[in-house]
Amino acid sequence: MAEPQKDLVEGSPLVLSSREKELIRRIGVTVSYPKGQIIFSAEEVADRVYLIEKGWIRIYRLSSDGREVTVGSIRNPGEMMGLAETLYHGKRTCFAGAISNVTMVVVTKKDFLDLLTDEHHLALKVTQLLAARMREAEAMVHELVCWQVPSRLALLLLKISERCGIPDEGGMKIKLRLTHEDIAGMIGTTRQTVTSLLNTFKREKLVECQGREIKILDPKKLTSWIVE
Amino acid sequence: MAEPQKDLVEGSPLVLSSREKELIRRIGVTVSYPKGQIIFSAEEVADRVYLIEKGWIRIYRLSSDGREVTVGSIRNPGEMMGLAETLYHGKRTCFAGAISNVTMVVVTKKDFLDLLTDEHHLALKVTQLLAARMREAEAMVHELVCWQVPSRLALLLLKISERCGIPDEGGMKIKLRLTHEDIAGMIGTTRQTVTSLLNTFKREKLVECQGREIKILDPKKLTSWIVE
DNA sequence: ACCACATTGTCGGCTGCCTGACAGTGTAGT
DNA sequence: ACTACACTGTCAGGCAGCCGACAATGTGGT
Repeated sequence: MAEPQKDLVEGSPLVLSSREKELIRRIGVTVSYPKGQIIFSAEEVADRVYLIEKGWIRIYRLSSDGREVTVGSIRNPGEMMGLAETLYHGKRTCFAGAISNVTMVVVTKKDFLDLLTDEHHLALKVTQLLAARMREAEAMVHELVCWQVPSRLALLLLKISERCGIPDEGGMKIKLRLTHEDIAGMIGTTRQTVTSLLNTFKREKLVECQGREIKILDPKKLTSWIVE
Repeated sequence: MAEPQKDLVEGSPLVLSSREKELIRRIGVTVSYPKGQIIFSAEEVADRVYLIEKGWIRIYRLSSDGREVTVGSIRNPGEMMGLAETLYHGKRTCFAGAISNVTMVVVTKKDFLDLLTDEHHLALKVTQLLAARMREAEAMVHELVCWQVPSRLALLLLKISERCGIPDEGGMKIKLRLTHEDIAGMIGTTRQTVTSLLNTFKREKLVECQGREIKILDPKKLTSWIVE
């Protein structure tokens, strides 16, 4: 906690180079979906991968009582999605839903595998990408096991602001328009707990909410809420 | 629950072919470690990957209060280990400790990357391997969020018996000699809870313990303890 | 065979967070 | 502009599982 927060957000970006993206665009088809659209569902055959050009997508599972649990993170523009399921088992285990309007390149499994065979460099990059996500998933497991809810919420806010926040007077603005229920599903808690905790953060002037947009005012103090 | 338990244990095997293992042996060095040995530690430079020939290894993180949290699973003979950290960031985030005496092939990062470049097939296999583990990690997150402790323990026992149990009169014997504390660290609970829950399972004749070995007597009934 | 230490068994008290419930407020659609 | 519905705010009650403590038992090392 005292030491620099270097590894606070583990395994973050690792983006594709523009050349790599171009390779994918060349063999794929560009499509657009409106906000709210479900891109793929659990149990479907995983026969394609996606490169997100614009917008954000949430990867989640459905629990038996209908709760949506965000097991991966939110996928940002420039990231790929649907990799693990397509490369490994062939069937989706997650849902992917568009948080905003999105534009993405769709590539069939076959074409993608062919591309990987031709372009070693890209293949290595994809492997690294999975490795980065692997670390992130392991960190998530650790946090769920060892941390209390307030710490997990604080870290989530910091992560999101780092990855998709835009600077705004006095802080970083998060324009994803997530509901408290969405947030609860990302950190393994309930809607009510998120509501009251966010209000605590507001009272302490760590964050500010207007409508469904959250602005991080004091990331440093927010970090101090992270206790193991 | 009613449907066949096909996907109960997600993302499991996916082993290397003997030809693939041979490729790795050819560029690596075979070494042995005694039970209890730490193979690598967090913060170390991740400049090598391992192929386990014999024995079991546990991948875990250390929480600030000293608890060991098993974030990956246990790595079995035939599996590779240290991949994600070596391929991605370059620094270990986990510890790897030998649960039993182990024999493994050690390969330097450079040699391994060269091999991947020469052997496309192996590169793809490694990618698939990471993809499989990715799924497993996501399943773990889901379980931690949605399931109670008894369900998580039941699933763990089933998983372990499936992966490293050996058939024995009346059930599958697990020879890993895990302590209740070890088990607690794998499912995110405390030692005491594991103790009392295991005793409940014993009383119901689902499992049997002799010394530190656990025998799964009734996997079917154990499955029925898994409730969402 | 012995001893020191690690592991298991058990229990009572405590608490963080979930559950359910309901009122107030925002927001999208017609 | 109005309506229906989705989201936020708040609170009381309950409980799963954590924490600490201690005794009993097992186990590895010499």
